Amino acid sequence: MWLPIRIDEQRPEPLYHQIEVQLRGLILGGQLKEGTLLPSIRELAVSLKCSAITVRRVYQDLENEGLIRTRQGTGTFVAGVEPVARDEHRLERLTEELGKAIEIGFQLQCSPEEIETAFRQALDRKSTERGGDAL
Amino acid sequence: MWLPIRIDEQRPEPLYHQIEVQLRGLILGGQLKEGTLLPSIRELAVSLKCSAITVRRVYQDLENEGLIRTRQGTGTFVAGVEPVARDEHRLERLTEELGKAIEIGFQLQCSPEEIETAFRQALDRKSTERGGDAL
Amino acid sequence: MWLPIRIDEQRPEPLYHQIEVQLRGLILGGQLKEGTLLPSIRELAVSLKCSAITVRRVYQDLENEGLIRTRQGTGTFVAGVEPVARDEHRLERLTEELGKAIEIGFQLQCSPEEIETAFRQALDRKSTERGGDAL
Amino acid sequence: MWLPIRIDEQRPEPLYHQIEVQLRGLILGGQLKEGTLLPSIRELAVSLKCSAITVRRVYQDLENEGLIRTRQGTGTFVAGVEPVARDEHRLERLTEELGKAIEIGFQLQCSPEEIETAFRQALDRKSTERGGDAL
DNA sequence: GTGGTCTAGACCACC
DNA sequence: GTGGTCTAGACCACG
Repeated sequence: MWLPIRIDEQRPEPLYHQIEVQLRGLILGGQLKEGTLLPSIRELAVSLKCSAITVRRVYQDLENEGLIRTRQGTGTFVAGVEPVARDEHRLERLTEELGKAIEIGFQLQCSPEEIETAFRQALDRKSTERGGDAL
Repeated sequence: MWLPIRIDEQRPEPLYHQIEVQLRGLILGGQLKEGTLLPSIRELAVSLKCSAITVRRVYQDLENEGLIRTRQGTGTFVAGVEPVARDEHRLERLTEELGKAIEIGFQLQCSPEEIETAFRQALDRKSTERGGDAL
Repeated sequence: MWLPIRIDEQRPEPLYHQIEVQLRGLILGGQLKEGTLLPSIRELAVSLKCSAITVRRVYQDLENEGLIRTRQGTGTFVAGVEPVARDEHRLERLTEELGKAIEIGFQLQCSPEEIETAFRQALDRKSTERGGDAL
Repeated sequence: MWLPIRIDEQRPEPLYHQIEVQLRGLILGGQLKEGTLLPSIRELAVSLKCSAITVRRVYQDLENEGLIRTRQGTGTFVAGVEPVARDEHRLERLTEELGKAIEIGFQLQCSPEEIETAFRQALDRKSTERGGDAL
């Protein structure tokens, strides 16, 4: 079992957070279907070259969110996600993040037009970056 | 001397960071002109109900960025910001923040169209919120 | 982990500055190679007999300069310094310091010849002092 | 009575220190002869656009050094300086400053040759700068 | 264990 | 009055 998760040491972001975001994306995005057996904590820790305690935290957080389930002695599985709940979760989260960025723009005295221009620029840039990724 | 800065205890974000963002916004946004005498460290600390050391850190960070200048025994002043540099700085910063939000969207498997929809929603919401602010 | 840093209580110079200068010297001088794990804040504070906050400030300043990198929960590491940048930095810094001293000389109405004589004297003195150091 | 003293607001150096260095230079350099009446504290404060308390400190420090003398109700005068003491003072001070700079060079792992090169460069640069000054 | 933030209060240097 | 440094100790987040 292997997961397409990458850690970027350069970012100031905590390790556990980077992993959570990516694993959550894989589940909410549908790449990992309900019932899929995830790698063990130790396994994933080794493959990500990080501490087991960090992976443990990731699994625990996602279990609290109801995205995965742990069964004693068996392993950790992807839980079922209702498609509707999935879409809600995604859009809510996204709108929240965009809202933060927009607020910063307003604080810098940007007009809504400037913000929209910047948005188009950022979206284009990220789209091409993403297109170039090896998936 | 009084500054329109508000602290939100609820946010997990560090105190000093909240203050920095807002004060930086006031300077880069042009509300505080070059040469303006800022409130003393102790004064601002009292009005924000936080420690003088926290305010000191804010002033020091902004001085390192070249936005303000301090002289012992005299006080802290707004440094000159070249209008061009200001505009560059603003758009650069804004695009960066929007980029972060967009990246999170992609990680959640959102399509560019969904992201754009969310952006319009967030922009509308923040615009009306802002319209209601007392300026 | 131990660092050859000494604090001179007598000097009017701030503690944090003395430590910064010496640690910066160790990194730019090449004694501390890229990736080296520095002593923890608390550890260094004990060994220098100063407050942890003072050491923290040193580490933070050097991180702002890009000389070291810190990760929460992990520790503080020496960042990569490009050899060319290092040499440039060194000579630039040195010339700057010598310039300050020379300017003081001129203000005291010393002739260039007198300054040169004083320089030879100072260089000889420091060279022999240095030769006597335990390295 | 007017003195060729300039204050540079940009420098982090304390005001009183900038003034002291320049006034001391004028006396030790012989531009101000023994017995010369200096401007009053208030006069000098106005012409330098600084606080009278700052000028007071300058006069007091220089009086402690024996370079000037104050006579109640009469004013402040330049004291006599023995030519030998003058030369000693100057060279001692200069050698000390150069020593500091050299020490920094050694800490950066510069060889004596590199230090000498940097010295020549700095001396040339400062000499030409000085040549261009309006005196 | 590590670093990151924050406090309250001291003492100093400067104007 | 101002800013600048330093301490001792608390609490949190991370690995």
